[in-house]
Amino acid sequence: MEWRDGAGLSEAEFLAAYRVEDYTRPSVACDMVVFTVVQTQADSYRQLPEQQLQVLLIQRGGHPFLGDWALPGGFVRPGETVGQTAARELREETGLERVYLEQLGVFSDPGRDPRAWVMSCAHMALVRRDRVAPRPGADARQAAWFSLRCQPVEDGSFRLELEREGGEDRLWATVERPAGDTAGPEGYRLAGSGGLAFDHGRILAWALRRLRREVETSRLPFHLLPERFTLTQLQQVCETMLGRPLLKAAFRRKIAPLVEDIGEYAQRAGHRPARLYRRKEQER
Amino acid sequence: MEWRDGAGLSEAEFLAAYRVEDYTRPSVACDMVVFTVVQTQADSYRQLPEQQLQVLLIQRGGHPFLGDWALPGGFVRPGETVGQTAARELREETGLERVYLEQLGVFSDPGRDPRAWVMSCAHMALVRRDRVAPRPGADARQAAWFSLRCQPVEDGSFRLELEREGGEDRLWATVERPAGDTAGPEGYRLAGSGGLAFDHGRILAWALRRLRREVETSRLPFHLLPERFTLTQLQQVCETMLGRPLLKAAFRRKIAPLVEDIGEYAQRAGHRPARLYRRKEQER
DNA sequence: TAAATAGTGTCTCTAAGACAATATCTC
DNA sequence: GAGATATTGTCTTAGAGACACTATTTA
Repeated sequence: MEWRDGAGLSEAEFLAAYRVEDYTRPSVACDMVVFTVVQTQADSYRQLPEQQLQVLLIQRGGHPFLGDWALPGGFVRPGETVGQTAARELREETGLERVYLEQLGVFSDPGRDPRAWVMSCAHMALVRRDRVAPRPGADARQAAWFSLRCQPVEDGSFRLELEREGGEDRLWATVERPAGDTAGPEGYRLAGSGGLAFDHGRILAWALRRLRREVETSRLPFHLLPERFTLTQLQQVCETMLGRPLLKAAFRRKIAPLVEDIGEYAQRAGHRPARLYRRKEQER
Repeated sequence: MEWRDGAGLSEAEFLAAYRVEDYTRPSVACDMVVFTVVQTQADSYRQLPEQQLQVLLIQRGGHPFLGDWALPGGFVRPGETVGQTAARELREETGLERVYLEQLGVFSDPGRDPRAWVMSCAHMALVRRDRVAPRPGADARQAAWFSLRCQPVEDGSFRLELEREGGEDRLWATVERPAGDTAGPEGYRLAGSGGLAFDHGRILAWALRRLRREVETSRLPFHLLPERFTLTQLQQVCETMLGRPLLKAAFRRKIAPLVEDIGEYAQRAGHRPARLYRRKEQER
C-alpha cells in the first residue's frame, strides 16, 4: 500500500500536481572574488620584490552602473550547483580549471540590483597570476586586476582601496560592522563606495575578511604558489594575504609540518640560494 | 548629457526594457538549524544535571519525504533578505524574536528537492530552550526536539545520530568530507541518511561543524544561557556544544575577560553556592 | 560529618615573539 | 669584501594542560 498525504495523494500524484510557477522566485547569480598575489618590480635584481594582493574586476559596459567596475559573475543555470556556476564563470573569465573555490555566502538585499530581484551567492577563488591572461576583449568587457588594500578607520569601520594596475583607476568602499554579534556575510554594512558597482564593495570586504581568517588555519597560500617554492616565497604570500609582516623564525616553525624539502635550491639569486620545498600531502 | 550603453539606451530606458522573466529562476528557501542546550534529569538534586545538544525538526505531513523529519524553513519572499526570511520563519515556528542567527551558506544540488529547482540558504539559530514551546499543533505539523550526537567513523566520515526526546524516533545521517581542500557548505557529501528529509543531514553536519568552530572563538554560548549564570553553567554549555569536556581552571582563565561578576550567589544548591556572572559588554 | 560543587594555586609543556648569530651566494 | 638573503639558535613570554588543594554549602 502506498503512503498518502493529507489530501489523499500518492507521492507520484503529488509531484505531478506540484506547480513551482505559483511562487515568485528571485534570480540567483554567482559573483566571484578572484584573488591573486603579484610581485611588483624590485629596485635591484638582488632584492626581493614587494608583493600585492589583487582582485579581478570587470568594467560594466551596460546599465546599471555603466562604466563602474564589478566582480565577475553570472546567473546560476538549471542543473548546476552554485559551485559549478562559479567554476564555469571562472573558466569563462580566466580560462582556468580546477582552481581553489570557496562559497562565501548570500547577499540578498532586495534593492541591491535595480533591475530586478537578484540575490548573489558570492564565491572566492585563488589563482596564480602567471596562469591567467585576463581577456580584455572577451565579450566586449574590459577586465583588469586591481590591488586591494584595507585600512581601519577611527570609528570601527574599514576603508577598502583599489587601484588598477598602472594607476589609471582608483576605487574605494567603506564598510562597517554594526555592534552586536552579527555574523555571516550580511554582517557588514556598506556605508559608501566609489567606482564599484552594486554592493560589490560589501562582498569584497567580506571576502577579504574570510581570506585573512583562513590563512592562519588552512592551506590557502599554496594555491597562489608554483609547485616548488622557497619558504620566503610562502611567507611573503601569507604576509600579503594578511596585510602585515610575520616573524621569520616563528613562521618557519609553524609551517614546517605542511611542507617538504625536495633537496634542490633556487638558482641565480644574488645571494645565498634558498632551499626549494613542495606542499606535503596531508593525512587528515 | 546622459550616459548611454552599447545599445544607445539611457539607464531609465534600459531598466524599463529589462525583463527578468526571460531567465529561468530557482526557488530559494531558508532552512533553519535551531540549536538549543537542555538539561537532562539528574540522579539527585545535589548533582549537576547532564546536558544535551538538541535541534528542532518538523515531521513532514506531505510529499515528498512524507513522515520523515525536516529542518524548519520556508521560501524567501520578495522584499526580504535571506536573513529576514530566517528570522520570520523562526518567529513563526517558535514565537521568538531577536535570537542569534547566522547564515551558513547555500545548498544547491539540482536534485535535492524532487518537486522542483529549490536551493536552500541554510541558517543556524541559538535559542534558550526555556523560552520555546514548540507548537506541535501549529499548521498541522508536528515539531519536536531531537538530541544530536556526532561520531567519527573509521574511514574519515562522520555519523550523526538524532533521538527524539522520549526516545520514540531515531534518525541518522552519514557524511563524508572528500579529500583535498574542499571548503564551504558544499564541502561535505551526504553518504546516506535515515528518517531525515531532503539533504538535511548534510546541512546538519555543516551546521554542527560551524557551531563547534565558533564556540572557541566567539561569544555564541551566551545566547543559550539566561542573563545571569554561573561559570559552571557556561562551561557546561560550551562542553555540550563541543561534545567534549574542558578543564575547569583553563576554561575560567580563558573566559574571564568576557564575563563580569555581579556579586550575587546561586541559591539553594546542595553544596557551596556559585557566584553569578553576566556577559560583559565588549568594546570591539 | 559526608557529599557534592566552587574556586584557586601551581607546575609543566608548548608555541609564539623577539632578536641575534652564522651561512652562502653574486658582483 | 660588500651586500643581500637563508637558515638556525635561544631567550623570553603567554597561555593551555593537568592536577591538587582549599572553601562552602545542605542533608
